[in-house]
Amino acid sequence: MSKTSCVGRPKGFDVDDVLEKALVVFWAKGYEGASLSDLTKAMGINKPSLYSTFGNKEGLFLKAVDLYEQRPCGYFRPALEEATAKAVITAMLNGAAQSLADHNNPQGCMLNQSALTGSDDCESVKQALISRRRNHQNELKIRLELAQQQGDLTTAYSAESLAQYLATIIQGMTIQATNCISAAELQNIADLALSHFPGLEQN
Amino acid sequence: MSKTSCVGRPKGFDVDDVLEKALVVFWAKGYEGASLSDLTKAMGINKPSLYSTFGNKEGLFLKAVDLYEQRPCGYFRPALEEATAKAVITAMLNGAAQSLADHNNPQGCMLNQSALTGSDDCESVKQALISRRRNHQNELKIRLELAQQQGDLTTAYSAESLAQYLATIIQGMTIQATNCISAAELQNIADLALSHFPGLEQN
DNA sequence: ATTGTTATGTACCGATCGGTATGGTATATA
DNA sequence: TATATACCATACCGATCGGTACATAACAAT
Repeated sequence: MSKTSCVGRPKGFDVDDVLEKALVVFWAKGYEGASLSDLTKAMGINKPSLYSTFGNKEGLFLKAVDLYEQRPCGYFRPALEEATAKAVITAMLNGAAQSLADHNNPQGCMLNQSALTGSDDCESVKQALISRRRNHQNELKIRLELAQQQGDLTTAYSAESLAQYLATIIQGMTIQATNCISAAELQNIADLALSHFPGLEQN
Repeated sequence: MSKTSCVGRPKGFDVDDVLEKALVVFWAKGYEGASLSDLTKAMGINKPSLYSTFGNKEGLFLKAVDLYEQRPCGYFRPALEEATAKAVITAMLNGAAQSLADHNNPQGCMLNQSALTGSDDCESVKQALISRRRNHQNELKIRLELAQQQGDLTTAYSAESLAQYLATIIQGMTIQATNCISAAELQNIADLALSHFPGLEQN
């Protein structure tokens, strides 16, 4: 639809471009904390353009979350493709530490912090983020199950438990990251977690 | 309780009572997500009563946080007074798991989730919560330093690192708790963390 | 009973919220 | 050039936001 718009006046802005600007605002202020005027100012467009392109505030937010999962949070999927359970978990923890310490981005993790609470109006957004978190955790579980089948991860604990445990640590790191801690501290947490991760303790 | 109010018309409500009602609203919806009408409805009072008693919304919130730290989050301080590092950490993790799984309360932890993001207006509240989290972590650090001096905690890691690591895990649990997971799952995370906690692995 | 003081209920304030109607403007097709 | 189509800017919508003015009601002191 956007690419084949050969009839009528063409858009005066690049859709991907302004979406990235919106992402930064939502990331920093959360879903409800980001107002329409915050968004349009950062995106450099007016409200009617925003609504005709993205539907409404919630639609814009969900598209921004899609983009977030591809870009800044991009350590997740490559980590899943590492060869062994240990390499997967290492890549996850180091990726989270580095990503969260990058001061070119807003602090913390968009999936975890942009709609943890809120008014009744944002219930659907809250649920959408919960669902994304669960999906990530489930993908991790599946990868760890595979590792157990391939013999490079202990079966003393269920893959589900281990995935949930790793997700918990990373989510805890995202809260720590909102406290203005240093990159070194974040990496230290990741190192501690890795060196004591259940099933990988033997080093 | 209202011992000094001997002049003028007496209050038609109990201050501690309505504060507890406000606490629940803030806990569930966050600082900005909780509107004045949400609050007054739950508290059963009108806005002028609220303002004359608590100053403004921020003042009410901060008093609610004070109450939160005494009541639902009350596992923290008793845990600090356990005899050994292992007992302290065990009490922390179990206390968090039980407290977060209690469905009589809103989901999650008020200190972590009620102002993680927000509009520019709530910057001071955000900072206040960051400061409370850091204080808790610091109290824990001091307790672990003592344990190191008393010889019941390894000095292979700094007390600061270990305190930060434990805080991270508990904060991660608070996010997990907003995902409607079961009490058993929460306890399982706590058990895993405890059985693999740096310096306590030997048992 | 009068007076002073404090609390309450109602009605209101300006500002901002998310969202839209409208009218002018720029482009492709014909 | 004529026309249809889509975008842009402005101004506006009802609702709600946090916060307050004001008149009245309930008490203590006198």
